Amino acid sequence: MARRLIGATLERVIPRGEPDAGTLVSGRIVETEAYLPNVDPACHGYRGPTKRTASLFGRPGHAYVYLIYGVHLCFNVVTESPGTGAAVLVRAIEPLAGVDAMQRRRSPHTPRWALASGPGNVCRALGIGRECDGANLRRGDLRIVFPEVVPSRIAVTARVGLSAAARWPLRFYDPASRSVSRLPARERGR
DNA sequence: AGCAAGATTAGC
DNA sequence: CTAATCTTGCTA
Repeated sequence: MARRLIGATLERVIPRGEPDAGTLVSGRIVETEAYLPNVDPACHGYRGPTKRTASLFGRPGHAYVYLIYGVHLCFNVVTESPGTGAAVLVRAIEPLAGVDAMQRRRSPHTPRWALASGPGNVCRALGIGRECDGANLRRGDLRIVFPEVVPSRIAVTARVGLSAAARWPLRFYDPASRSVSRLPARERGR
């Protein structure tokens, strides 16, 4: 699933009451990480459900949004059947629609390609908040649309920032996209 | 009850 | 390199 999400579009229609209400903000997913069921010590579901991970153990195709480091939000797509607890983290998207609205949620000086580079930035740029936790991603304000054409090449590396299962090759990205976070210097700027 | 670490990021 | 500061799990 993490692999299949590369090239898909993540889109949100900003709801009433928020800045830029009614605006479509969207981007092409260029970086994901898989968190596996049952066997993955880095997965939030590894030690069973908690209050925070309720939606992770809910229905596949729904959102799991949580706060990390007490500061940033991370957006995930639940991948397994209810009660299992596994997901894909969306780490970066390349802005498509609503660039001005994204710009306003970041800073006016953030370069376009960097608006949603990094998992915390994805949530900030699209205005994804904790109220999105558990949202159905097939219908509603927040959606994922799969592409007709899949990317020709997808790079696979270890996941970012882990101590447990640190070397498992579960991070996927489009090496042609500048919006990927933490690209090795070797691959940057092509 | 107290504490350390964590799927991060912007700013010294 | 550090602060910011929420949630969880481990130790006492």
